[in-house]
Amino acid sequence: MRVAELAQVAGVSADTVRYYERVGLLRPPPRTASGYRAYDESAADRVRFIQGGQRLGLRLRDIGELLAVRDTGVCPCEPAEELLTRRLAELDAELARLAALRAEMVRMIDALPSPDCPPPEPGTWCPPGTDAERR
Amino acid sequence: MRVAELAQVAGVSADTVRYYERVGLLRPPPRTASGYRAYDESAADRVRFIQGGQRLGLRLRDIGELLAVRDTGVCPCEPAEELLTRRLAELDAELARLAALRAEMVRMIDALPSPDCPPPEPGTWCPPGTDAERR
DNA sequence: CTAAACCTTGGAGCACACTCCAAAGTCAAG
DNA sequence: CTTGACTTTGGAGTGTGCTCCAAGGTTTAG
Repeated sequence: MRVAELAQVAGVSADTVRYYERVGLLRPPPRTASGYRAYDESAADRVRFIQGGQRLGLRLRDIGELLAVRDTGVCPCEPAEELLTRRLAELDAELARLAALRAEMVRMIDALPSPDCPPPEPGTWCPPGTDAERR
Repeated sequence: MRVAELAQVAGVSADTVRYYERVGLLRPPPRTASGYRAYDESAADRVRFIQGGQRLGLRLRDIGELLAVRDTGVCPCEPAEELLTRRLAELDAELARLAALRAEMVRMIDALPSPDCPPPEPGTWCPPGTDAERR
């Protein structure tokens, strides 16, 4: 498998594959006589592992750590569990933040009279949250 | 008001104030004889407007457009309403995405045996969503 | 008068995950 | 043998919103 083929089966670009190698997520594959990268199936698996981690919102750095553990022959379940638990907490915080924001936004949109709102009085205005009580 | 003072009352850094000027969110203020920026109260209001927009997740570019409208003396309510409505849709999409992700993550964490999980079999593994059915 | 604390500028750097480039080499089809 | 599609490399650029820097000028307190 050459780089474009790996990229294709894994659903990323060839540039991305090379990028992953640069940052240490993929180990340098063997090369053909002419210097082309020659991947085997495990590389595709590895890229899919990376994609899976990304879908969960893990950063490449974290995924790299999981891969490093896996490369020692040990199951990365334990660090993965910790990462995922931490990420879940982040996710919950983010969900709460967005939900609060959404509520505020709905209030603001409702409060927007649209016709004949007052000319720019300095100090108070449409966007700021502190303005929601205008109207 | 000099730059640090404006920064202080508005809750940002002096660098940030200068940055806003650079990117066109704050108009260049008058200068003292020695070249120091001299702000009046309206600048603080403007920075607060920016902060308000940011809290809602608007990008500086969007906030700049609102400010540009406001600078013409017209109320930016109408463009604001459009922006906010669009942003609300984004927010809803993001909320849905995160909620789905959260559910998947909980399933994955539950499925993690932690003790004695199998050694790295290539092809299937902890992180990928496609692995949730392992075990 | 001096020292500290401010101010000025243009430009670089950060985080993140790519994405694109030019210049050169390689490979397969026709 | 030529053409076109691939490959290689290091390095630069993208977007977002800052943040920090050096080298110099200004202001203020003691």
